[in-house]
Amino acid sequence: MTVTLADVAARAQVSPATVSRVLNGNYPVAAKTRERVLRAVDELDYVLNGPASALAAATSDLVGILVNDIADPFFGIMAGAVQSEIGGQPDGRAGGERLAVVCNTGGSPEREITYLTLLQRQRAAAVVLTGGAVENPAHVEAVSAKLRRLADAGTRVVLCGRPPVPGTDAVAITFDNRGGGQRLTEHLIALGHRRIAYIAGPEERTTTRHRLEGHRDALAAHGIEDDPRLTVHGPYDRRSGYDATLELLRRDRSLTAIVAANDTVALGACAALRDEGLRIPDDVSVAGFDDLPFSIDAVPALTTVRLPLAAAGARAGRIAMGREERPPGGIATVQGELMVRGSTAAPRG
Amino acid sequence: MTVTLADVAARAQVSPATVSRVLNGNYPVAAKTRERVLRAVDELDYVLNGPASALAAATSDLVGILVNDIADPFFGIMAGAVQSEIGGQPDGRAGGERLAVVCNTGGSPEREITYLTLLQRQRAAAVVLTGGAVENPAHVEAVSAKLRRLADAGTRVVLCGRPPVPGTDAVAITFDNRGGGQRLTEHLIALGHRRIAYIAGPEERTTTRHRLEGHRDALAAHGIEDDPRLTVHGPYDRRSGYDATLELLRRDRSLTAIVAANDTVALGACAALRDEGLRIPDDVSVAGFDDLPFSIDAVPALTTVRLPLAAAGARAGRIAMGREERPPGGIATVQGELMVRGSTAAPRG
DNA sequence: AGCTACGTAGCAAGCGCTTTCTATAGGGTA
DNA sequence: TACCCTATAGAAAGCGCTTGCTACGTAGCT
Repeated sequence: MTVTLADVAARAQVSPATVSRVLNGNYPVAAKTRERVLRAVDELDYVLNGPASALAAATSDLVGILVNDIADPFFGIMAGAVQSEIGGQPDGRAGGERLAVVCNTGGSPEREITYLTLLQRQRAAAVVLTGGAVENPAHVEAVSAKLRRLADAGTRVVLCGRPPVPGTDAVAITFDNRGGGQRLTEHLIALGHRRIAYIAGPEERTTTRHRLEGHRDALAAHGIEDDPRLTVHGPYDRRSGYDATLELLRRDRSLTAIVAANDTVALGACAALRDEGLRIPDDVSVAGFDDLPFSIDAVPALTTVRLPLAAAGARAGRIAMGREERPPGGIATVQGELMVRGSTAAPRG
Repeated sequence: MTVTLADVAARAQVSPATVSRVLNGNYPVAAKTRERVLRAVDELDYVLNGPASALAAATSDLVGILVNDIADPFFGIMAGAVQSEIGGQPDGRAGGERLAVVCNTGGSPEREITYLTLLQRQRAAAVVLTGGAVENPAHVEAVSAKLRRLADAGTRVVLCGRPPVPGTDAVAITFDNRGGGQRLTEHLIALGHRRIAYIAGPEERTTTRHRLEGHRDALAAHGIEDDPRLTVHGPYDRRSGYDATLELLRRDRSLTAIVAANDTVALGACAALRDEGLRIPDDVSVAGFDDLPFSIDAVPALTTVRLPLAAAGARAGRIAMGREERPPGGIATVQGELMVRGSTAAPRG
């Protein structure tokens, strides 16, 4: 029923081996023969059987990308960049299209492990893990073990925007969340703010912790007491920013600035402030993190830390394809750039 | 080196056939035996070889999702929804995890075909195509042929937010872009606007055309002349909205409203208007389409047409998994809901 | 002319799994 | 007790492809 290599071979009057070689483009085949084969392929509308190739050759052209939430541009941008780099041969030759398998973990450790197993089952050529990691020791160990097995099986593993995993030699491209957080808060301090609230991400995650630590570093460096009542944790979404802001305002109406875990949360914070009749930045300054595309369109435009998501994703993709060398020590830290815009200003005298 | 079914069989003192049956959970296996096998699997840390299974069973657990741009939440939301529905068995039993292969076409017809071929090669269990289609006849025919082949090979094909493809019986869940566009413009007309500019999407695409037709229908229905100088085409991005707005203003400073092809474009339009010193909605009203999450956070909040992206994606996913019946006629049209917000108001008397 | 060597093509052995068909052991029934 | 049926396990034949090795012809060389 379905056309197989053998059918093509018969039609082209060659052996299956030859057809395979024409299709894979390694091994010399005489021009005439190749042409005959290609014509047969065309006439029969033949499409290689991927699983069969993968089995025989013990390789696959699937690349896994783990993300927390595919609907979030933060991950979408990285995933898109990874994907744009995984085509083509490792050595730069054309052909060898690879397919990106995007896995939505929703931030769940269990699903992360499940997906890694599924990718292992598919004998994925490479796996890119994006987003922060959960800091639960049991989970860290589970991930570490999985990544080790994947690497053993020949799958290249790259971490993008994620700290290195101990016990593995997976390449890690990490964002300097701590430094970014620090610069952001320092910017606010320089403007004269002293009562700075912080809406953090979910607890037990590296990204959350690093950004928050940066914030606290800045406060400490300037001798500002870190009032625990001015920090609230929540998920990385708009709603969280909205609710947290209301809560913060309830706790201390005298705050003059709010730093949010990311831009999405910051947008929620802005909405809450407006609903409370507070002006930005006149009454309260707001800052985000990531510099997602929409951040510049907020009114006023959001002060934030720009993360080179596309560049990092592209690099991760290239490393995953063996098209770029692993950075020294297997870890590359990428800096964020402070983008000062209209949402932050000096507090009212 | 890598553990195989045979290794597990040896360790559990059973035949490979039995191990396979335990793992696949069809066919009766005595509880004791099953347990022994499962223990061996665990001890050896065995993971099934996906390609081998796929080859032997002539099925795969890959589901393809074609999107224009994975970094765009419009597609991210749909892809995420599809993905959330493809797990589990067709009949509802647990297990049978499926992997989502997300393919970024970038709106290019060639890449669309390339990806469909790649998915055909993988013998994907199902394919979901999202986003509008290019209206070039040659391409339509090429897609139609591909989809037919896929269907022949047993791949279920579902279109999500995309018109039916002639010559195939792929299920289509389409958005009523025309009706949405019409209601939007009617809303502006009802507010008293007469000089309404339109920033359309790229030409030759169904979505673009349908939305624009809705707009024109509304104008015509109210006897308003459709001034061709008030329509500009461009890609579905912010930049396009910005540039187009500047161009429209240059052509006719007296316009009182701008309808954008989608929310992202609308945001760009807003930015351009602000830069030109025009107030929204006092000087110019602005409306978008899609109601992406950020639209409500625009200032003023964006009037737009809400598309149930997540619901549509989920439904597409279920149909692709055979977990929901195909709608009558194989086509389901989903309505958009007009969301009137602050960015539109009556023109200045 | 005789030999080497290279350029091509074919043979055949798997890759690791699924599944049909067959075999065997109990248990139930007459 | 003899027989049949059911429940469960195994044997073995592929699934469609890749690739190491072998075979062959011809061109280049002495």
